[in-house]
Amino acid sequence: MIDTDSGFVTVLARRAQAAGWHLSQKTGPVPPRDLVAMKLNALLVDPAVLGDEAWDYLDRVASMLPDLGLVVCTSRSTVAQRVRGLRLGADDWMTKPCHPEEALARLEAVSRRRRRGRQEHEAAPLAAGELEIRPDRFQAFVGDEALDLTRREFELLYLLAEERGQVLEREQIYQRVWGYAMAHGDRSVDVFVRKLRKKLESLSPSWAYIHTHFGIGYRFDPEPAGIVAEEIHPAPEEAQPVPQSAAESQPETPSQAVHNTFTAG
Amino acid sequence: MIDTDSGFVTVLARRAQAAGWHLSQKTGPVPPRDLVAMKLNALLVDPAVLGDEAWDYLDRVASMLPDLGLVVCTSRSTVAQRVRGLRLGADDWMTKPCHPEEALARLEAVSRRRRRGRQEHEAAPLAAGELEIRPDRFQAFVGDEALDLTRREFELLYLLAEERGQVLEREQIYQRVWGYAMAHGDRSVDVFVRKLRKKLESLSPSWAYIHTHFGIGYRFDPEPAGIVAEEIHPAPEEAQPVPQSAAESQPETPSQAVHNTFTAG
DNA sequence: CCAGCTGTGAAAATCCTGTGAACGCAGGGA
DNA sequence: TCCCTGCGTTCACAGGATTTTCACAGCTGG
Repeated sequence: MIDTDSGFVTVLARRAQAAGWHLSQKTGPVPPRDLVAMKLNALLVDPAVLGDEAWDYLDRVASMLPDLGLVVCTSRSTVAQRVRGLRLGADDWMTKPCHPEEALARLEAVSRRRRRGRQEHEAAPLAAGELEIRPDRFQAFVGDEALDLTRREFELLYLLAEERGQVLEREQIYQRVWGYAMAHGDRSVDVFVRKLRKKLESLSPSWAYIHTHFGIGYRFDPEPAGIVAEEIHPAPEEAQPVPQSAAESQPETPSQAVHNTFTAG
Repeated sequence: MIDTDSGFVTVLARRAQAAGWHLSQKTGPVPPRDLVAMKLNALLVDPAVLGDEAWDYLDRVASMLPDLGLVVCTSRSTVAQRVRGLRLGADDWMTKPCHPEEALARLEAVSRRRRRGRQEHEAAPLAAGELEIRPDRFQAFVGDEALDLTRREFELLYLLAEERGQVLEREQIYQRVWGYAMAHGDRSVDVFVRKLRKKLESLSPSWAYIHTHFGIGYRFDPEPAGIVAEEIHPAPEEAQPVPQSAAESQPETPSQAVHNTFTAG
């Protein structure tokens, strides 16, 4: 909540606490970057506090945190202002004085909507190739061995697996896993895909799971990798002093060739 | 929209149409079952129309269609009523008289959220001739073989196919695919059309898809190519060591002749 | 027959992804 | 409190893939 109207703030805070909410009060604009870290459900803001940059601020918040419930609360406003705010990305616009109970109800409605698209499906284990993805453990298994995924890794894998067969754009992936808009030039998705591939490969080397779509993003689709990793004649110039065990070798298989399977099978 | 206030309804309908919305007007409660079939983005309802069962109706609609944006619009209401409605599942609550522009903005805000969690754009596959264009894969297929399009190629093809039958000017095409104005003398569109034609030809040789309109631009319209590819004397300099089976001939048909079909004046 | 357009092939420029490593931060333990 | 470890983020680089640009040849329309 970003507001300086102490009366309103106090009353609302009391009610919110009574309702079991966690409410954080600010008296000035909070950088969107910090809002991300706060993992809010909704934000109530009085643009009067923001000064000249109110519109700009609303715009930035709405575009950086598309999943945040954004409610504006002004003392007075014109239709044009309200329309502009709502078009900009605000989810609701209230006019003071407003009953705190209604404010809470509107905040609730706004966050409810936010949540709706998401939940419902959690807890559904997914099977893909040799892989079993279990949301109840935040882990993926091959047989009974865990991939030892971190939280982000798991969430990325789960998202991709949920949309199996579909090509997901980086922005979309980032938005849905990280929860806020991807900054231009961010490579996090790529890095995590690499980590996933590495772990997948170590436990399920004969399958290709994550496919790159150049200029777009990634697609999850388990495919027996034998097709590509077939017997290519060993590169002659490569001296291989220690022919390692069959299980761990294939140093010549160009990993790129495996990954860049653009042709959706 | 469920309302009987003809003035409000009329004005709103006009504005909605101007904004390109599809608006359906009802004057009485519509069974939630039917609402499902209508595949609405949002529902605007005046509980006065619903009579005694207003609350019950709102409750049923909200619980049966969790993804529907539900906006209530009353002539007068108490805080308690608004709170109750919002808690019940309504996404917004407006009070008449309200500016139609604001009503639209609120409806828009409500549906916007709904859409966020799901696919940003409609993943409607297009079919054209032997071709199937699938936005979910950013790819086009003939049978089960992919054309192996790059992103730009795909977007160009998709745009043309969306506007099937229409002649699109180069500037227009560039603007919509590249996202910014075309520099004078830029030939990118031509080059990409060539790439598309080449890939289309390789997988679907007996169809002509993209037609040139001299001095204007291009038109997408799948046509069996036999019409134009009539018996032109085989190019003499082309040695044809293996005269292929009768079924598959027309190998030397100058592709250019096929493309420049100025059918539309 | 001319001026202007379009098709073509290839070179040049740009962009994208895989990859390894460094950096910063937070939590746990000593 | 300080150090260690695990994790997520950022960086720079290399190798490719893709896009843009060019020059030229073949059409088009008047």
